[in-house]
Amino acid sequence: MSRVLNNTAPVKKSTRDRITELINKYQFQPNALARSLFKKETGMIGVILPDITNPFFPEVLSGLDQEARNKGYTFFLCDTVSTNTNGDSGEQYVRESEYLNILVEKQVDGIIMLGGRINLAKPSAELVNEVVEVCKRVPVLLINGNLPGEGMNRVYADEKVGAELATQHLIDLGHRDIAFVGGYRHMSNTLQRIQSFVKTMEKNGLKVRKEWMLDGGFSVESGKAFLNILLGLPERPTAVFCANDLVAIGVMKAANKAGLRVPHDLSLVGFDDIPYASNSIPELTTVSLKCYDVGRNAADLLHQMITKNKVSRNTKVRPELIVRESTAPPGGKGLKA
Amino acid sequence: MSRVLNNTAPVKKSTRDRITELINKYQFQPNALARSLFKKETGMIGVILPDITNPFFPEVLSGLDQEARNKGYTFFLCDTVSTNTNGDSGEQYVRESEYLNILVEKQVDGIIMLGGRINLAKPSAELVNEVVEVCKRVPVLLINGNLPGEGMNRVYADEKVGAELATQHLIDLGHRDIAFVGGYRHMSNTLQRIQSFVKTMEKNGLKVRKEWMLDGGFSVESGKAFLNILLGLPERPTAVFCANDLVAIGVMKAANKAGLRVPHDLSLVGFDDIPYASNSIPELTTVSLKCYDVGRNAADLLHQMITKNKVSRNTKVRPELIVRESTAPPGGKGLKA
DNA sequence: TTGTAAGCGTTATCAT
DNA sequence: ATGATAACGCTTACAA
Repeated sequence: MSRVLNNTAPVKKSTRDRITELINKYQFQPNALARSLFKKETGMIGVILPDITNPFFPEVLSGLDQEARNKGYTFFLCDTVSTNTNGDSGEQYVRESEYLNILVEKQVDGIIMLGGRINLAKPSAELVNEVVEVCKRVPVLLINGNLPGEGMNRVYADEKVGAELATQHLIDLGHRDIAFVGGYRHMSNTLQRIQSFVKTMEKNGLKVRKEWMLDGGFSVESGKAFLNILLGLPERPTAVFCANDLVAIGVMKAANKAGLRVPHDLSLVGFDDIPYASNSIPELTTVSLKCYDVGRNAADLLHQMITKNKVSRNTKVRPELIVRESTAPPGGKGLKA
Repeated sequence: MSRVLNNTAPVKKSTRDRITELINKYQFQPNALARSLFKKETGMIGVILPDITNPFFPEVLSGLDQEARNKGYTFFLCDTVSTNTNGDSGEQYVRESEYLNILVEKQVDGIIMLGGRINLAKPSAELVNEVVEVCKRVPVLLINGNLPGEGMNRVYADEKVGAELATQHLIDLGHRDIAFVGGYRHMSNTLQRIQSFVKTMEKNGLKVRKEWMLDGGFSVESGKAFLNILLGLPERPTAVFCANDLVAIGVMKAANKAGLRVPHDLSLVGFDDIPYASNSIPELTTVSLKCYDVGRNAADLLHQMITKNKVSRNTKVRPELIVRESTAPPGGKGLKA
């Protein structure tokens, strides 16, 4: 019967018909567990991510799914937080560890990791080692992150280019007093954005001011807080580069509340290009990390890793500046007192 | 060895130690496939939904996950569109069918469906029957939807109460000229909202105008289009009740572009209370469908269905009006010409 | 062309 | 307390 279902051997037409009839009669459905047990392949991929509620992730999931679906893969969604706690309780990492285990026990064909420990500037040896061990058993792909030790397969957006694009855009508009707010200094992606921001400023002969460099969150709420801090300063920027779009929204809301108009009084650029960015009023100028493309690439590469078992080069995707309505030349009263 | 791993029988301490040592030495990890094959339970739940990119769904997923995680379940994410096509190609339903099959083959312990066919006002017999068949093999739970034939287990937000809350809020504010825009007339949730809207209007002695009842989309883009249609009418409403938050955002953007101020010139209420709603400027008054609660309830109920195999009553959760900044008494120039 | 049996990695049962 | 074995449902190899 296996033979007629899978066309794996020649069968006489008469028996084939007899079998198919029985299949229909009993509504037979094969047991994928048993098949996988024998075949040692499950068609399942595990995706470990920090928070499905953050609109960034559904976007890359969508790309992943789009590309992997027709290759016959199904996804385990492994959300490591889901309780809407922001901040950095180590709890997130133990969840990652749990899921790592569960996924290999479930014999997934591959694992994709986003966020969490792979964005840490200095992950503990244990955190790293755990992943290294898993890598020996099943293909692991890191999206927009990395782990020390080189061996990792990854697909990522070029943070530095992205931050440069954003910064240069502001400078080209005529801004000289630019703040950078958001993110966490203990995370590598934030660090890269900051470094690239600083470098671009200096390349243009501009000074970065320490008091205008604020970190401590990726959320709307933190964005509000950042702007309020800025407002309390004796000297204020005319533009703000936000570590991500959520923070930019927060800044925009706080600015609005303070009677400032964007972009007339204050220019804003975000990062990520989540759907929010084009839905806000005014629409947010931002850097697209091409999440969807990243997702598709990741699915493709992981598939290669699974089938060909070879480490075809890491993929880097180039971000793109999306100019919308939140940036303009300085000229309003700005944030100046 | 199974015995020491699962504490399923008494073992002498000496041998237990010997075994544990070997386990560590060889980094042994049990094969969940084999276990599931024997035990006839996989700890896997399939979630079929239309589009993970729609912020509504991550919210309920989050609730699901939160509740089901500690019960040991893992989720298959089955996105039936993921190509950002809106509109109603039947393709979505064939994807649902595919996933339904895949999930039973993979021997999931339960299936949760959201959106898609279970929101159809008149689903085809085939669409219905397919689900009925699956129900015979594995517990199926419908979230915010239904299928004709009564037997279905479901958890849902009370659409009618929600729409009544929104409508009455507008009326209490003093609005008499209220439009309803968004959704699809061929979908049952839209129909319920419309019916409840009409009923509430009539209960208050208000007339609903046919030209102010616009449907044909749940997206931001469609929201813009709806407002533009309204603007072209000889007589215009002072308030708009939108079928969901995305549409409300679209209306808000189009209003803004047309020089109208919300809520001064036009009051707006949304539906769903997705994160967008509290991030827009002005923040959106809306009806919270309590997605997160719905998700948690669903996980709980499904777990009962799986273990106790009993059909504990369907759960209905009561929506809540969230008054924010997009509604005010009529008084500006309104949409009046 | 088709029937039979071994094996995939577990767990439960039955002896020892 | 532990070792051996059947069974879960499938696929493949080998015989017939």
